[in-house]
Parts: sequence; structure tokens; C-alpha cells
Amino acid sequence: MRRGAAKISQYNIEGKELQAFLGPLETNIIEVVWSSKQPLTVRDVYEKLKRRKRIAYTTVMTTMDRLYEKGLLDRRVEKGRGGVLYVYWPKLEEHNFKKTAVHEVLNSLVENFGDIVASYLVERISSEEKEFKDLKDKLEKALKGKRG
Amino acid sequence: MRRGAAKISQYNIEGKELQAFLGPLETNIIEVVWSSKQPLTVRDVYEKLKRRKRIAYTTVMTTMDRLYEKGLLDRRVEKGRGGVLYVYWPKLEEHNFKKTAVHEVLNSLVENFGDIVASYLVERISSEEKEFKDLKDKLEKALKGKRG
DNA sequence: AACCCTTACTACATGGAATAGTAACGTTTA
DNA sequence: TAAACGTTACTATTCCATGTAGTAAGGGTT
Repeated sequence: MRRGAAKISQYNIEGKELQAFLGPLETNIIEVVWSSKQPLTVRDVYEKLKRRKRIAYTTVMTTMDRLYEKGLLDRRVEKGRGGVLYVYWPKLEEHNFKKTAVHEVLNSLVENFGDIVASYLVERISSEEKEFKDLKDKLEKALKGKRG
Repeated sequence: MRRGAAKISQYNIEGKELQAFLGPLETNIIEVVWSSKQPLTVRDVYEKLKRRKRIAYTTVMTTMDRLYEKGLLDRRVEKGRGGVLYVYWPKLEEHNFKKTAVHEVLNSLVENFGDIVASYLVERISSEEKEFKDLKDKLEKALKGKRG
């Protein structure tokens, strides 16, 4: 587990998009950080999230610390009104994170179950070609009918 | 979640083979049950597992109950020396379970991240064709060298 | 110095997996 | 029929991940 890479250890089959990899709150937080043009403090993120739902400042803080520990966020220390504080930014932009995570799942699947993955793909591509062919046949019949 | 289907909700990226879907003890137990030609009691499975490692009867029992609840094992009640007891057998044979589980992950991946999965495949196939072509070039050069 | 604010530390709840003891119960055996 | 045997239901604990959140300790600005 290299320090630079995001640590994703599991894929949640029922999760939608990012929530296949992250918890609900982690997902909300990282989306806020991705949307920002500059690094954000915990307070920044907290102010945005509290508009949607009641949440404690320390909940946001703990979860951002955890995203940092998991390698999805990076941070530096700054000085401000509250003393020393962290300023966070994403380690990878959204598309790169998704790409890396999906690749990790697929690599693991291929390594563990290469033959099953291969036959799934062959089956899937054949199925789609069949649908294309069916549609093509129908179209050809329809055109013949018009001319007939 | 139909009752007949195995309930797999997540894929563990670092897990090897079955342990990508199940815990260590769940994996050991279902392998024992798959290997048996007839249905097994908790006692049967316990006797096999205790040879490998110290474990409590009730641990085996609880885990088999959980595999039943998750739809991987089926069972009926029999009467025996200890009163009424369960006799378990697998709902799916090994290959079918793996195939079903892998398909669920792949379907979820395609639904959530179809474009990333597609480009991964194109990239992977191209990479393998490139390796084949490189090998072919080297072979052709070697054959030319022998004739020269 | 007062004020404001943050983080470290701590704790609880939930769910899943692993772990395991014992009361309650049922069947077989003597 | 009672004793013996063995199983399951019930219960509990630990660990991990995620979400939740209060407060003591500490630091910078006003």
C-alpha cells in the first residue's frame, strides 16, 4: 500500500457510483472538496454540509481525517483564528480516482476469476451483437414492407 | 433479494478467490460442504475443521446458520441422538456460485462506471495484442538471422 | 488578556464476521 | 421411564469500518 495511492479495499455491489467505494458521508465530503477551486478547511466543508442536514462539526472533521488516512485527501497545516488548522485538497481529481478504483476491482477480478470474467465478456459482446443484428433484420423487413 | 439467490453484497479487493466474497471461516466451511457427496451436520463440519485449528462447536454452528441466511446453504431438520438437528447442503455448486457472484460485481461495475470499464478493456486487449506483435517481430528477426 | 476556534482524545451505535459459553430442549439408549 | 447424550436458541464479546458527537487542551487573532 503505497502512501501516494488511495486505499480502496472493497466494492459495494449495491452502491451507486461513488458509494460503491465510500460511505455516504465520505462521498458527500469528497464531492464538496472536488467541487472547490482551492483547498478547504473542515469549517468550510462543515458550513456547506450543515445546509443539507444537521451534523456536528467534529463528525465532518473526523471523516475528513479518515479520508486523509485513506489517501483520498491531502492536507497542510495553516495558522488561523482558531489556532493551527488543516487545509485539505483532493489527491486525485474525480475521474482519476474513479478510474484507479475501478481498475483495482477489475484487476483483482481478472486475477482471481480470469476465466469467468472472460466468458462473461464474450457472452456480453455476443449478446449485444445479436441485438444489433435483430434490430438490423427488423429494419430491413420494414424497409422491404414499405417498398412492397 | 430473492430467497433462492446467494446474497453477496461486497467484493473484497485484496481477498484471494472465494475470500474476495466471504470471510475466512465462511470460506472454509463452504469448501467442506462442497467437497462432501452428501448433506452434512454441524457436527460433521466441526469434526473436519477442528483438525486444522482449535474452534468451538458453536462457532461452526453460528457461521453455518449465517451461510444459510445468506442463501449459500440450504438445510432440513432431522432427528438424531441429540434431538432435532439441521443437515446442510450447498444451494449452488462451486463454479455456479463463483459465476453468479462475479457477474453481480461486473454488472454493478458496468452500470456505475460503464465508460471506465470499456476503456479498461480496450486498453487491456490492445496491450495484449501489442505483446503478441512484439513477440512475433522478434521471432521473425530470429528466423531471418538463422537464414542469413 | 480575552476571545474565538481548532484539533486530539474519547466514546457510543450499528452492522458484519468471528468467537464461544450455557440454558433449554428433544431424541435415543439402557 | 429416567438417564444419557447432543443439538439449537439465546446470549455475549471482540474487532473493524462508518457515522456520530461532546469536551479538554491548545494555539492564534483581536
